Amino acid sequence: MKQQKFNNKNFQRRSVTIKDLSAKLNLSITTISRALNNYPDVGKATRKKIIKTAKELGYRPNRNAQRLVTKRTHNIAWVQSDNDDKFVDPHFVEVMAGVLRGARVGNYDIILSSDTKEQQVNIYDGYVKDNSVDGFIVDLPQENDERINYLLEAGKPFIVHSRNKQSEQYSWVDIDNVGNYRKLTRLLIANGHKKIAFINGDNKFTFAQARQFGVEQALRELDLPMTTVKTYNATHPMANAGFELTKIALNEGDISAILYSSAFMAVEGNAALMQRGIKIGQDIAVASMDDKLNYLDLSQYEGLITFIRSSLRDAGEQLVKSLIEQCENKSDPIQIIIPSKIFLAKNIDASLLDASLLDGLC
Amino acid sequence: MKQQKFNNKNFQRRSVTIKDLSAKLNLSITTISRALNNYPDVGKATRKKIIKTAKELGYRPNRNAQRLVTKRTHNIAWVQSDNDDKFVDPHFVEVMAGVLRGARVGNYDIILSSDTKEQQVNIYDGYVKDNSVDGFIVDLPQENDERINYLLEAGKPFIVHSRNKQSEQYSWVDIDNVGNYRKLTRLLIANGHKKIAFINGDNKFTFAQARQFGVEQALRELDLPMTTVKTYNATHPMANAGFELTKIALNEGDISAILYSSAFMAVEGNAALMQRGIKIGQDIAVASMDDKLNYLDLSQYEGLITFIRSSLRDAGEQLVKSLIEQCENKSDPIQIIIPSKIFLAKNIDASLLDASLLDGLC
DNA sequence: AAATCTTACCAAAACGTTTTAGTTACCTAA
DNA sequence: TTAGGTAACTAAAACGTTTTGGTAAGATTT
Repeated sequence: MKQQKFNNKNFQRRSVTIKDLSAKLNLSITTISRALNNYPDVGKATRKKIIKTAKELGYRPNRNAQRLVTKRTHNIAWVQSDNDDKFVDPHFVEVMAGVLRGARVGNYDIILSSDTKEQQVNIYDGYVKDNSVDGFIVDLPQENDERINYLLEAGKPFIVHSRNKQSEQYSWVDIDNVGNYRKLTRLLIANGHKKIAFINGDNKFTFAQARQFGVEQALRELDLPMTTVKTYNATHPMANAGFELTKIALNEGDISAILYSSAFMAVEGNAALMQRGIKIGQDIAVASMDDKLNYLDLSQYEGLITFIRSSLRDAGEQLVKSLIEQCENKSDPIQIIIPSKIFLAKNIDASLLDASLLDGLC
Repeated sequence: MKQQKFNNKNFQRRSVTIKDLSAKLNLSITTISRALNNYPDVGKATRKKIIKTAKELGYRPNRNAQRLVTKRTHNIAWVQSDNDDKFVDPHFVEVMAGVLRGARVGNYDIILSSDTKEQQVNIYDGYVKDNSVDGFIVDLPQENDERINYLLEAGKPFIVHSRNKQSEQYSWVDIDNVGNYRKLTRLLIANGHKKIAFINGDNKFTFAQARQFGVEQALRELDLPMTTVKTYNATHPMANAGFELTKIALNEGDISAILYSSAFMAVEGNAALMQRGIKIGQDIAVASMDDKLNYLDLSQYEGLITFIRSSLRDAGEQLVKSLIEQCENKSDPIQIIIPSKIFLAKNIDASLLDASLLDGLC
């Protein structure tokens, strides 16, 4: 064999192929392939020898050749919206961290891309038609979500983080938004609050709708008027929504408690409260859902805000795991609720707490 | 043509192939391919007809077949560390947003994955050997970075966000860390500060080393003792480093200014300052580099902290653009400095400011 | 001894493209 | 009229796998 001389700049080393192995071992390509893919019709010693030299030569099957013939890519697409700032939402990164871990474990790759307003479904359609991926992860669904509609119609495996009304038709991983906000509402009411502001997310997203529903359910159960809780929805391009909406809420009524939809909004809201000299845990009760997020320092709110937490990383990991399961075994839709845990604010008098409310739900 | 009935669950629609076009148009596969790839030896009318029916049938060339024969994947890999919390660093997401936009424009896909401590280079080697990608993006290099060493050795195109001592050998996109921290240091000193604390990042990363060097360079230029600035390095597993290091700095000396390495650390540090009743812009001067980051609300520091900002999204976009250029044209290494802009704190007396310092650098 | 089974291997087709090396028909120049 | 050129097309090979449908030889059963 002739030694080849490379100048570092432009050389591309030719990969070792199955033919190289075949030549070196004097075995057919078939046998090599079947040995490496654990077929039973390969002699024990032969298989051993093949695996050994494959490792020695650094053989890695060409994924594109494999994909071409097997029609399986071991790729999962995640298309993220580039329209607004959803993308740089720290919740997204937490989920993504879980997704990548799940993908590594399951030996899949994640193809991450961003869309534009003009071409959303086009990107999905492209991936389907050009055989780039086996399945999709869809985040932050809306009611009548065109991505979901497309994927159902196309018959491609996909899984949704969160869910909408069509949820029985597809796989999803979600939290119990309804239950958690029902619970937080009942908790605040059990503590004697009669006027509550609910600073919610953008109502176009189903998670915000579900939370709203949970709040209303609590009121219905307690036979309280819907006006007990007034909801303020962030509309998406609104920066610093927690701050702005808290200001509005404070102007509009004599509330004694605020329910937030995220820790970020709660922290932003605190700035509005401080401007009025209102102190959380002293002058007002605050509750929210949110995972513990890196780089959002909540130490100063420790024990002052009631939180229901749920691991976004776990959600991410479950998303891929279930999607892979679905891709490989063509299983029925898999639907998972990630458990949540409540962390009570210490400033809430325990005697006011209806403990029975806390059972079974979180 | 027979209508096919699908039950929504398990069907996978067969993709339209070039053969289908060939059959429908009574033209050879070759002609179809050459028409769609803009070869000149196709009749004008023929090409038009081909493009039309390709669109009608929704034909998308099978990427895996293309990749197999062309040996080009149009894929770029970004391997992110899953060891610590680098991953959920909001700076990362900003860069990623830019990367995805650049990839979309350049018609490339980003394969995002995470590694473990045990297998770093293995993942890169895998992608190289199994023909998954055309090139790599490497983030947060260290001195003598094994990923960089591997990729140089393997002769695969890659680009580094930030750079190390081998920087003339490869492509990178970076900011002028040395210049910016030299400038901030001179600015503080021009304002009469004689004892400065520098709360820097983890010194294993070259960006932190460069910033340290910039600070020292300023001191050398001004013939000041190195002890004028005392540096405190975050070591990575240290949570809330800005807070902890600020506390230590305050204990150790009578500083009148603090230089931070990120806005996050500055915000964390403010908690330590507040505990002592020290007010930024009144009792102490504070300066830092950082992009404006979503979900980090700096409104309360408006005008109180001097910032040098540089767009991380632009950096991300440049990373892919340059990498694609390199992949497609086998060009020499491309090296780009993203410009920075200074935002002076108003509490710094303009008369103390040596304006000549600001020229040319930012 | 013949028939059957089992073990260990393999040739060739297939996946869907791109690319090489043509061919054919028509046009132009001498 | 013929040689050369050009425009428009194409057959076949190649990329590197997996999979189908074998075969040959030895072991086992009848």
